[in-house]
Amino acid sequence: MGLNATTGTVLGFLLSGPRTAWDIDQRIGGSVGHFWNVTRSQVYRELPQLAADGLVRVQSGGGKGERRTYAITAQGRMAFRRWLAEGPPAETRRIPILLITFFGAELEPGRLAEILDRTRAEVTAELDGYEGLGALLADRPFERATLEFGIRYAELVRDWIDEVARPLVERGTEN
Amino acid sequence: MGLNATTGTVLGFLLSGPRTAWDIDQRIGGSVGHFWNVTRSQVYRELPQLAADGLVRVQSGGGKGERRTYAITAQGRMAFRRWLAEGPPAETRRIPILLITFFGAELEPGRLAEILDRTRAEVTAELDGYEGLGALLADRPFERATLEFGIRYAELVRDWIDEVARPLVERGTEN
DNA sequence: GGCGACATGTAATTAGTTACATGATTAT
DNA sequence: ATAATCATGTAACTAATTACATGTCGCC
Repeated sequence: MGLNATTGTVLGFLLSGPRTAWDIDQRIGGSVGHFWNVTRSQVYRELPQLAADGLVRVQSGGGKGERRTYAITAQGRMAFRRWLAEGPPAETRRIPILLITFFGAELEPGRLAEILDRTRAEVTAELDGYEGLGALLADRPFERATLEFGIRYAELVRDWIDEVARPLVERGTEN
Repeated sequence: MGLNATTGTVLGFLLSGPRTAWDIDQRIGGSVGHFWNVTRSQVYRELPQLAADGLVRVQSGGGKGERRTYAITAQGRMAFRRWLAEGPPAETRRIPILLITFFGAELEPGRLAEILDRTRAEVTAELDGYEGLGALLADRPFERATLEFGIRYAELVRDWIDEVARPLVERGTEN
């Protein structure tokens, strides 16, 4: 009955009080979602499953088509802690821009330049989004630490594009 | 008939000549595998599918339980280029150590320290593995660029642990 | 001629995504 | 009251992982 990371995350968002699937999804999107992708469907689907396993219980709204609020159970709390203490699962990396770059020689330089520029724009937008967020997390040091990682990562991508990838393609584009 | 990134990658490794599934898997493991996780099973499974679609053909070993060599077709080459030019798919990030850190307040500090130290060890080992690899890729600038990213990323994780995450937990462990 | 490592392939299972079908609420 | 938005939930599908069943080859 070991949890996986996605299930563990959902459970973790019930620690601070009963919530609906929608609410959990929103909160994930604004926080861990930046580094642990979870879809809305997963949240909606895991919750009844967790209920069946007794880790969560429906606090209100059992009826058909009705808004359901879930609360974590004592057993759920234990399962969460057990999962967390296990340590991180093996990381599976999937960084699309590197895949494209890897095959860069097969692509017209102009197109690769466009793709890199687009990624750069996305990543600087992400950086802007993080702006000022650190202050809000002053009293949540662990969450703040993950934000710090996010900032450093976005900067890494930006700088790698500027210093490594883009210069590689400069020759062929000279626009 | 659009390819996905995993299929595109498999096809990309046939550009340089006919290969077996095993061979493709090995090559992926030593290169793009560092930033685009692909399992052996996927490679074995995609290949017959690609053959059915005419993007690849069995060059030798059609028989049951026999070693099959695949070659890319002209159509396959086109499909690959089309896929590559599309640009990167949406990125889905999954960084386990951040998930654990995010919930760090729920974990005994000593345990979190262990987990961070372990991750640090993994990432420095990764860094060691990259050592000297750059020289081998002198004539493959695009692959070299992805290696450079890998190095910077590993350094980022190491430094983030040293400068941000570990200090956060220092108080509680003082071992 | 048997043991271990290397290699091959498929099947079963689990996880994740996309598409769909409604419901409730709020502003006009 | 009605359109627009927000919210809910499920179903169908696709992708990815894990487990299994064999096979081949080199060597001792």
